[in-house]
Amino acid sequence: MGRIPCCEKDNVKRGQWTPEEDNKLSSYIAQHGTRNWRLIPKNAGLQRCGKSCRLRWTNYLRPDLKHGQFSVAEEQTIVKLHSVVGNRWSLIAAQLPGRTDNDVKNHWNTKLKKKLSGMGIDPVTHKPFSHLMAEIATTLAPPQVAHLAEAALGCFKDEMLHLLTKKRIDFHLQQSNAAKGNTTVPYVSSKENEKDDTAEKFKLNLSRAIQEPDMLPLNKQWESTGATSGNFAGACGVFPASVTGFQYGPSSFGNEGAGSPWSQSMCTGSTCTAGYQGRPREKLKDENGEEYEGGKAIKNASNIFSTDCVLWDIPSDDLINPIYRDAFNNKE
DNA sequence: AATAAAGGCAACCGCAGATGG
DNA sequence: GCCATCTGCGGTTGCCTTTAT
Repeated sequence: MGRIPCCEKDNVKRGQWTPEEDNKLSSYIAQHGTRNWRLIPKNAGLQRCGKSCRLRWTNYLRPDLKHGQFSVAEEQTIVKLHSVVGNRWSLIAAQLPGRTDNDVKNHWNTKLKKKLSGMGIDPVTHKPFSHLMAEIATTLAPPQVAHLAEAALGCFKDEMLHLLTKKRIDFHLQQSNAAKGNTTVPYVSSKENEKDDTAEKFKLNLSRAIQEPDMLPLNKQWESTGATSGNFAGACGVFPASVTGFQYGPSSFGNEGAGSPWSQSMCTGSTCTAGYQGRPREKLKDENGEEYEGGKAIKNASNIFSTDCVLWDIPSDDLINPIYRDAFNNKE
């Protein structure tokens, strides 16, 4: 005995909406509003489920929606808010006028997550991978560390394998070129060298993070480490040394040019996304050991701001929703 | 030019909270 | 308080487009 379906599944059309259907729905809603979604398709002459109509309206037809590319400022806002509230897409979207939760979610899953991974930052915790490695190393007995570190770095590990495999192929090609007497033109481009350099740095930091658990002090605000070996992102030159406290500054978000850490070259989609999709609403713990629940459990927005394991560099004036603003201002 | 792989996005699914009788 | 229904949300899927080989 489940609950009754929201509509007769046999009689409803599914899949892509046609312009004609869009017109019907838009003009009906313009006249009658959006009360009672179940009745809307029937009254509007649509063979659609009410839920489908609601989705179409909220995610596509609403006149106040923006349809273009996300701006750098919007991306920054998404990343910052995600570091605070996690996958609460509706909360994040509420801070971005004209954007829907679906927009934000899709943009995060297809672009931002990869960009962060490419910068050496875990998109779930928003911490540098090396920092996570150090945390793991301090809390576990040595035999466990390697395995858990591997698991924690699932995305990045795959990328490293990719890079290292490519390096090996490049090496063979270079050797074969050399054997043919072609010694003047290096096979590997400067960008490839950059990648290989990155791979080496990551390898070094990975092993150091495991071997030297106190490399990064815990319970301390992240610092921009510049070229400090402990921070992979810093080692890649992502974060400006002048920045006080770890943050996603314009320098890391605004430059999409050649060699930018934002280029998709750093992380392939399948390897990056698999580990994070379908994340259950598990019990999680913050850095103080306080238990909280992932997913929808947080109902009071102010609670979201009560943990120290998040980034606090969001200017409160940037927050459109007064709930956020108040929570932010009362955080002390 | 053809094909495969990856990316991007719209839409669907199912769960949970809100609401009203 | 209970139940039925509506609504909102986050996760997932599937299809179309773009890019790489």
